[in-house]
Amino acid sequence: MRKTSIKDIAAKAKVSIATVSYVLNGTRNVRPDTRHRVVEAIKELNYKPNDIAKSLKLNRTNTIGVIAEDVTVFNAPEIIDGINDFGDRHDLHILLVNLRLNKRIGRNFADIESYRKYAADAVSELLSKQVDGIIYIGVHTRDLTGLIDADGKPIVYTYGYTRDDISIQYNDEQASYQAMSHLIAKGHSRIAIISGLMDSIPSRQRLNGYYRAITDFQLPFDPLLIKMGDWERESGFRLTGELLSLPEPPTAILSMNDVMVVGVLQAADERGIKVPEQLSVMGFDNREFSDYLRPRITTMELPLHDMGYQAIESLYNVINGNKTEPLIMPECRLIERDSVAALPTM
Amino acid sequence: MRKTSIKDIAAKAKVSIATVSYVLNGTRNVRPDTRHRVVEAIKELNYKPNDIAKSLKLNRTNTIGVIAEDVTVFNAPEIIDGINDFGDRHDLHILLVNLRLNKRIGRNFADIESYRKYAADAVSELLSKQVDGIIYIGVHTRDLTGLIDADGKPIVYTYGYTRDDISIQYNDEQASYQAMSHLIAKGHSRIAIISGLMDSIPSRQRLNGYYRAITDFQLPFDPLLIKMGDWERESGFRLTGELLSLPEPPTAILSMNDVMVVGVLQAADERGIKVPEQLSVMGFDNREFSDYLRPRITTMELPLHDMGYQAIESLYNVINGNKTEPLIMPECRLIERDSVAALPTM
DNA sequence: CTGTTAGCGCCTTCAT
DNA sequence: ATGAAGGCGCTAACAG
Repeated sequence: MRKTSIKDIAAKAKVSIATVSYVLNGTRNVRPDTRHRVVEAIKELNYKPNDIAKSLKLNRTNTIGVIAEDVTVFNAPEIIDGINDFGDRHDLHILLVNLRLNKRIGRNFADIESYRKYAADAVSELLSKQVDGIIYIGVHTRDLTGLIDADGKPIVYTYGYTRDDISIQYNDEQASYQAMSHLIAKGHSRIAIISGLMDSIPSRQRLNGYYRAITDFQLPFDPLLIKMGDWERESGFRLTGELLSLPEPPTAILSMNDVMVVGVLQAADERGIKVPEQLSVMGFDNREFSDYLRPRITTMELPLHDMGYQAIESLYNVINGNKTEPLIMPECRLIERDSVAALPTM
Repeated sequence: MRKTSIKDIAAKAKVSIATVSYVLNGTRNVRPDTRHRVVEAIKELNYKPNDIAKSLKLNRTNTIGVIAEDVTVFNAPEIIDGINDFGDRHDLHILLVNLRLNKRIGRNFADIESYRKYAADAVSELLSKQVDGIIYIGVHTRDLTGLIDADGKPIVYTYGYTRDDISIQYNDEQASYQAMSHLIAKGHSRIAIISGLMDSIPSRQRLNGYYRAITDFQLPFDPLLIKMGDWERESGFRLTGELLSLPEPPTAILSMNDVMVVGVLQAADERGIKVPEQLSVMGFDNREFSDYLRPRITTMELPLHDMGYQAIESLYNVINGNKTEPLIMPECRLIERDSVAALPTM
């Protein structure tokens, strides 16, 4: 048997289908007793409105397409959680497309052509589904200009950006400045930094924060303390080796992610250098494992939830033509644990 | 201006809308030259079919509703990835609902009432959206009977089950049997096990695997070596303390998840007991951090991707009325790292 | 306050 | 091989 529709309700309640629609949406005043009859009929027949029909009519699906470059990457779930948070409050649904980039092309992000087709298919799929807007979640922050043609649909990027579209980022410079401030407050002045890949905006901005802190706090600047890593554990290991071999090694290392911290710890351990007693270490990301390593890692937590929340909030605003002031950029948060020690004042 | 529709194509190609539909779907033979005209028109107008209208007509959305109890829990992303894998191959789309249980109710899963409403809302939302079927991803495996009324829509559970519905699990007993076999092959015979919460099916089944291995390999059975944990790090720590205080302590510990291993390691470290030289340790889950701890943890990897894949595959089969033999239960895989040492043979 | 009706974009039966 | 037309379930003029 067919699913019960507005028509069945109308028949049962002895009203027109228009009236049913009115009580359903509250778009018109309806006499209490007729409303009652309708409500009863709805209950008895266990009626569920058909959003598909509604969407067709209204040309509006209340659905946001979310394209994740890879849901298994650590930033994705928490960003999606933020999207859901806002979505729940505003009756927005989420159509999720997972590009599965890690499994399909590995880390070869430089070659846009290798995944252009996946992205284009995703967009086309979402457009056919008539989503009201699109959110794109990158695996790491980079310029995505020209990857996607959203055909006029509102789109916002997070963990990525283009020249023309809205994108949500967090304040990288502030984050590394804050990390540095923490280290400096603990008495450190020879502070090394291990960066991520330098083609990445976050790496550069965090380096800016580092420079600014050095300047503001009038620390001696030593280029030997600046090391270019690649986000991977091995680079943390190798570069820490170099740092510790310096004639005058640093007393603290700021690593631009927690994964490289694993390498830092290992390098220190192999040289019999105790963390944090002889070497303080800070990371970025507040990955789950930061709390499991020994010592537990002091790190900067990323505002992933907020980024997701803001991404969909911005999208919602442009979809509805709301004029709103720009949202304030989310900031990282210092998570103090055990990998930073105060330097004895001399 | 209105979006271009099938009607515009028909006008431009000087055919009827029916013909356009035919070439779009290949449902009828169309003379090559008319087909050509249609295809050209589609290109020129950059036409994208409207799946909403199609769905309304066909009463089929090619969309699967996925209800995740919490996408930020470690099992969810990889399961979703498996769902996407199959979905991509069969043109199935994913409408994702995130119950956000961790943030909303914490770990209070025993009290179904506290989240029944969230689940009901999710289902109702998906039914209105006319999904063709539903997948429910739990946070941990338990009986969910009576939580959800899917109103006749096909539904399959993973990381959870009900009395009546399809559910996808992996082979827990086999997994712990295999883990035990590995330990035994390395020469261990006094092997302790730290379980998860005992209200959990996986805990019980893994214990079965433990017993079966003990029996099959004719190891002495010592109830003192069986400890009931609660999946959390602290219980791993505390119970390892108890185990190491035994008059005759175990030479190996099998922990039912990697998180408790963190506690195991810590307890051993505090007593100056070297892992794996003096104590071998194995975990479950192959969490990312298992590779970051020192020593790197040997563990059983969960077939999460396969579970997601099988979940949607089963769903797809019931939706399409395919008669198929039941899928074979996915199995865990041993990941050998550095936390297990061979016992010197005496 | 309530009913009638056109039409959203598409598929498909029926006719030619 | 192609076209005409009805209808999926719903909303919103418009009419009364």
